[in-house]
This record gives sequence, C-alpha cells and structure tokens, in this order.
Amino acid sequence: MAGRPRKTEPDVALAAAMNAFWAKGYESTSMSDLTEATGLHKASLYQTFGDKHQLFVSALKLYFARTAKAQKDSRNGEDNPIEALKKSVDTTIDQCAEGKGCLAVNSLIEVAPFDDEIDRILKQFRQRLDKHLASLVDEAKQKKLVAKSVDTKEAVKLISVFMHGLTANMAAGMSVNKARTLLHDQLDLVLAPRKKFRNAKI
Amino acid sequence: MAGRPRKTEPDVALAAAMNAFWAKGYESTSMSDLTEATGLHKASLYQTFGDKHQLFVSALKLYFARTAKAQKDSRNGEDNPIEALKKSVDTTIDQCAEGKGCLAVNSLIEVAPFDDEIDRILKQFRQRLDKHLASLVDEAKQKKLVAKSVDTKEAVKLISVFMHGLTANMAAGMSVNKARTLLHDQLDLVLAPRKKFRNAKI
DNA sequence: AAATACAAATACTGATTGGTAATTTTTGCC
DNA sequence: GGCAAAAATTACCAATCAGTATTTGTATTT
Repeated sequence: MAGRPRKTEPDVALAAAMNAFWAKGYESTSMSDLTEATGLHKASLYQTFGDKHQLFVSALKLYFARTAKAQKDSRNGEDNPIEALKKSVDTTIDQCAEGKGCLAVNSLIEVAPFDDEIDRILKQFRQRLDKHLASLVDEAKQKKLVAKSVDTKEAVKLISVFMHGLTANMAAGMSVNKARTLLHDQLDLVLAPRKKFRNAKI
Repeated sequence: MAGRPRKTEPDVALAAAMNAFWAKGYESTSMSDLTEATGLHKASLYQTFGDKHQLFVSALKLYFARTAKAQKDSRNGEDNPIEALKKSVDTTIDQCAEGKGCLAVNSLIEVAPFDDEIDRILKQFRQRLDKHLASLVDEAKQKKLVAKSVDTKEAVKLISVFMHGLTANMAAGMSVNKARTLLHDQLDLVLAPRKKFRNAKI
C-alpha cells in the first residue's frame, strides 16, 4: 500500500512539461528536455504519463483547463460584458508574453495538421472559447452596449482569428503592449456599428 | 570543364525542398524527406545547398520571391487600389490552401523564436508586405476610396495580423472559402470609416 | 524483522538524425 | 583513347532520438 515517496507530484511535473512544450514545441522538445524540466527521470515519466504523445495531450488539457479558469475568473465582479470580454482576451494576451506565443496556436500549426487527436482537442478548445466570447457579445447586445446589427458569430470569428494572428506574432517577439493595442483596435472595430463609406467598392 | 550532367536543376530541387518544408515544417522535415522530395541524394544536397539550415534559408527566400512576384502581378491591369489590395490578399490566401498554411507564418512560430537568422528574414518579409499594403491603402485614400481618417499603419497591421491568424487556421484545415469570406469582412471593417456606438464603452 | 509496494535511478536498446568521406559514373576537351 | 571536371552514388560516422528492462532505494504493513 505504500512505497518510495515521489520527489515531485505528478501535477507539478505535468505543469513543468507543459511549459517545456510551450517553449519549444512538440517535436523539438526531447524526452531529455522533459526530464530536465520536470526533474523526473525518463523512465518515471513513462511510468507516470505514458509516452511522449500522451504526455503532450495531458499538457494540452492542462493548458486548456487553466485558460478556461482564467476566462471564468475574468468575469468575476464585472457587470459590463464588454469589459468582461476585454479582460478575457487581455488575460489571453498576457499569457502569451515572453516570446512563447499561445500553446494552442503553436500546436495548431506545428502538430494539428499531422495528428488527428491533437487536431480534435484543439478544435474543441477553439469552439469553447468562441462560445464564451459569443455569450458575452450576445449579452452586450441585450444590454444595448453593442448594436444588434452586429452579427455575433462573425464578430467572434473576427476577434478569435485576429488573436491567433497576434499570438503568432508574439511567439516571434511582438510585445504585449503592441499586441494589446492592436487587439483593442480590433475589438473597437468589430463591436462598433459601421456605416459604409459611400465611395468604397469593397 | 565539363562533368556528369545534373539529373535535376538546382532551382527545381530547391522548389521541391521548399514544398517539403512547407508541408512538414523545419524540424520534422528530415534530410531523408528532402532527398525523397528533390530526387537528389543526401550528399548532393549538401554539395549544392550546404547544410539543412542553409537549404531552409534558400527555400524561405524562394518563397518570398514567389510571393513578391504574385503581389506585383496582382496589380497588373487593376486601376482600383482597393481591388488590387483584395486581389493581393486573395492570392496569399489561395497559396495557403490544402492545409499547408503559409510557410512564413508557420516558420514564424516554429523556428523564428530560436533562430535569429530566420527571425531576421521573416521580419524583413513582413515589413515588405506591410509596405506594399500601405502603399495601396494610401493610394486608395488619395483617390477617395477610403476615408482619410483611416490610419494607414493601423489598418495595414490589422489586416496583416488577421491574415496571420487566417493562415494558422488554414494550416489546420480551414477552407479557402471560409478564409476568404472572413478576410473580406475584415477588409470591409478596417477600410470603411466608422462611427462610435453611443453606448459602447470600449 | 520480513514482506510488500512503489518510485527513483541506471543502463540499455534499435532506429533515426544530420553530416561526410570515398568511390563510381558520366560528360567535354585534348 | 585518355585526361579532367563535376555530379551521382554508396557507405559510413557519431550523436541523439523515443522507449524499456532491470536494479536500487525508501516507505508502510504485518
């Protein structure tokens, strides 16, 4: 019933592995990188988490759990759904600082195209985030903070795709400030009603 | 002065290598993948292009040369700068079809963070594309197709970052049609003048 | 104290990686 | 035909990869 005590709790090791994958991507993170990051020996990692791919799946799921929690928290004590939306996307941006980008977007490009399981997980993740944004936009429409002429689904897609682009740029060094400024411009554009410019033939 | 004839011209082999990197990324494309793609043996590749990294640099530069040419061509016989801009970004989207995404954006995430040379090349590339878009926006403003209240630099950034997001999604399977629709929505939003919604506290 | 349970740690595997050295083949020129 | 140039080809290298089998160490339970 008892045995040698763990030197590191599995969830702590998993968080460390997640950060390693986040920093270097899936392929480039070797098992030896992971042992260094977690402090666990290779054999222990296999014992605890299965192979490298299973470990990556677990790391992704942890990332999503944390992100989802951050999203929920950003709603706390915030009546204005627009402000809540702003806080929500801002925390996402903050999370991508230090040249790491977003683990989900990084994986979207690096591994999803060749890995059905990861592709499925990421798709589900994006859907959940989009749903969250959509509910905030809808609430804003109900409270007349956003014109009802704004198409919720379109608006959400324009925001989330833009954020994917931002995190891609942040992975390559775009500053948090620059990203936040652009994101706010985009929000302003998407959520404000617009009139067509009379000469524009777009 | 003469020797055994090449079985494949270097530029043909380079194009094949570029496609291989495009399809699988830098790390995941092994030398053996490259020999298969180019038809050249490993030693010949090293002889002709240097090591894997130099070959990747050459492949990136080819990608940029082709993209730049496509941009220029999209201007041919097009008076309206807005239409030219649309054609220009549309060709970029077309190029990213079939789940490959954009080689530049893929590399931005996968290799730029750990490779100063690639980072430099990609940065230069983005600057050149942004400049091209900016000149079209400016021309549109001069011809009163776009309101002069539109900030050119901001507009360009909102378009190009959005496109990065689009190509990331296309790498993971977003259809060309969906991407094009969203991109046109974004262009419409960015280039049309806007009025603030009175209740919006964004 | 002995048995049991469980994790750490070491040592190892075969396959694949990027990269080279040596050799063979095919051409043009004298 | 023979020489020289250049590319193709084969054979090879050390290092690293993901993954595993085995042993050692440390706790609880009886």
